Amino acid sequence: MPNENKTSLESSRAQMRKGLLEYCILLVISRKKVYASDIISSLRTADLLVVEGTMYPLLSRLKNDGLLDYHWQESKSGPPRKYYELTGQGKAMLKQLDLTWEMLQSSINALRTAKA
Amino acid sequence: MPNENKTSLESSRAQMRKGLLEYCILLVISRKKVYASDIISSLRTADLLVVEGTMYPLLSRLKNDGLLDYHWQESKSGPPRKYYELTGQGKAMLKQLDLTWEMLQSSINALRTAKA
DNA sequence: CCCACTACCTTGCATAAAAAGGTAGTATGT
DNA sequence: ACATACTACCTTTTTATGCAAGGTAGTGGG
Repeated sequence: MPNENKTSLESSRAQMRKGLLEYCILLVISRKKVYASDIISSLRTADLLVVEGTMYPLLSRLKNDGLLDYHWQESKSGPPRKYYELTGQGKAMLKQLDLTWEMLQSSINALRTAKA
Repeated sequence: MPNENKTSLESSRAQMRKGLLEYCILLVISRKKVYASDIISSLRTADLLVVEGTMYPLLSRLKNDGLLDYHWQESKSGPPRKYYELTGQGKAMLKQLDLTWEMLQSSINALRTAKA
């Protein structure tokens, strides 16, 4: 079996993205009010693939944790949408995750350069 | 409940680290031959907490995927150790993950600066 | 009035990390 | 030479979570 590697690589990549998903969602929402499909396409643009079955439960969880809030808004075409925004807690959380992200980056980049 | 946030934050942080674990382990092994405890303490230094129950199964999986190989080596004090090193496939994989990491960094940093 | 489209949500499955528990070889102190 | 402590390896069980798939409902066009 020459290339069982491909599977392994893809799953590792997926894992890397997965871990950062929640952070990215908060980032996208922090920029402006958005609804689920907006978030999905923003993340797609950033090469972070997400599907509905992932997004909706995650948004609900963040809402229940008090990090997000939403309000319904009519659409010009189609059913009404849930527009999300960050709560105060959500903003505080995002700040913490920003710090975590910066630390992670420097930790890992340190490991990488130590290699060479 | 004022600070249910802490839990949520810790779990988000853990998730971020988790996703990058496999990549970090390969990075550490690529630098020199190491055994499990070496890897754990290297990662601890880099603020990436890992426990044995996570490390051993993961090393086995990477070995089974053909990314790692090991050989036994006596210790001056205590039982013999399994020293791991990257296989050719492992090195190729690491290169790919390096690319993935770079892309991820720029994607996320793009999202972040777009915020400001 | 029906069909297509969009948006929301839920259920069941697979994966994987973490917690906890277990085995065994080596050294140390008496 | 025996008991204790320590180190290293490994396995089992629990829990979390992303994803695939399936399901409901409101809106507008033909």
